[in-house]
Amino acid sequence: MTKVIFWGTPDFSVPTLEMLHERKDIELVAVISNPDRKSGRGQKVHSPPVIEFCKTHSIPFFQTENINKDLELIQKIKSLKPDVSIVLAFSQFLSDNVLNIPAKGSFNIHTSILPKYRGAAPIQYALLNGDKETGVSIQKMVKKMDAGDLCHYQAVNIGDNETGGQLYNKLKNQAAKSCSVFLDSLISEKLEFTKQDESKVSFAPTLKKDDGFLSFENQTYEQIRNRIRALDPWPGTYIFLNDKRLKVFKIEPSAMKLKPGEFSSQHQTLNIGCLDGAIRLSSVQLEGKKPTTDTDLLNGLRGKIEVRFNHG
RNA sequence: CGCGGGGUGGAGCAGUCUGGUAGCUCGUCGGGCUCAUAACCCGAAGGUCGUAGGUUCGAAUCCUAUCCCCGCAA
Repeated sequence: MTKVIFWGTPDFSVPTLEMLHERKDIELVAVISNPDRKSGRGQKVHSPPVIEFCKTHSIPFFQTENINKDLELIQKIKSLKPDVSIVLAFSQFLSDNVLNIPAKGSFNIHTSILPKYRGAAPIQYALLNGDKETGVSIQKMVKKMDAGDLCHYQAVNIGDNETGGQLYNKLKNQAAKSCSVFLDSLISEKLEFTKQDESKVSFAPTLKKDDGFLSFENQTYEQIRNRIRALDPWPGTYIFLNDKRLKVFKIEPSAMKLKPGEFSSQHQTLNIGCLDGAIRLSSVQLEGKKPTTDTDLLNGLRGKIEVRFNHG
């Protein structure tokens, strides 16, 4: 039996946790996650999805605001004498003295082909850049973020119209599969490590809400299309219309001739010029309303239309 | 008690403050036009105004309760 500690928080971590739970040669000695937090409409307190899974499957778990300062929990982990830590979307950095507790080391599952896209949003960055493939990497963690030696990777194809949400789900399941293959190698002592090529490092920093604010005058159709699908469903892309937030879900090429940044609502459609043509915002959602087509939206607005391409 | 918007013919909305039997832009169906053509003209069908109760001669509109949808935030 290999004693494993699993670190994770969101739903993304759950399939991998489930895989660990089901493997008979693995003993999940503890799962560690973030504390319960208020979230959602109504601000009710919710447990992280990983914790929900632990509760329904009677898996021992701990929640902490900051593992590096939680000396009590660190002692507890040490007493469990784990063989391996597996970290997937935990959202806290681990200091050396936490990383070094497990006898065989701490490993992180990262959703890009490292050294490309180190950081918090590798899935979205692959789409933002129009990449045709990405993947899952597993690295032996070091103090420097996502810079450890690689011991497993699996490429994953990216569809031309794939959204951030779709790729997220695909990689969520692939992470569990890859982790299982990785564990086979680890348990049979066949792991091989490769150093990352530091000359090829790139970063995928955490996305902010503002990253979803669309600009048109300095972007090509393809760049805008990639941004919309990359940030779908989170954080989502938007412009302002009548001083309200207008989410943009789908675009298509517009036959109208517009200068970059120029707006037109003729022919019952929303059209904006970009660097290499014009874009129709065909599927949108006004703040407080349901998603609709641009035509339906304009029908209801009764001609009162004012767009804003900058933050007020 | 986190903040806020909304539920009206198939769609998106107006009307609600200042009660008096329902309107706009589309869509659908029928007809017309045929160099106004990403169109135009004429006509038609289609609504228990989220639900329940109350006030009133009369409620989409006022009062009470309740269900549902959505944006922010986290």
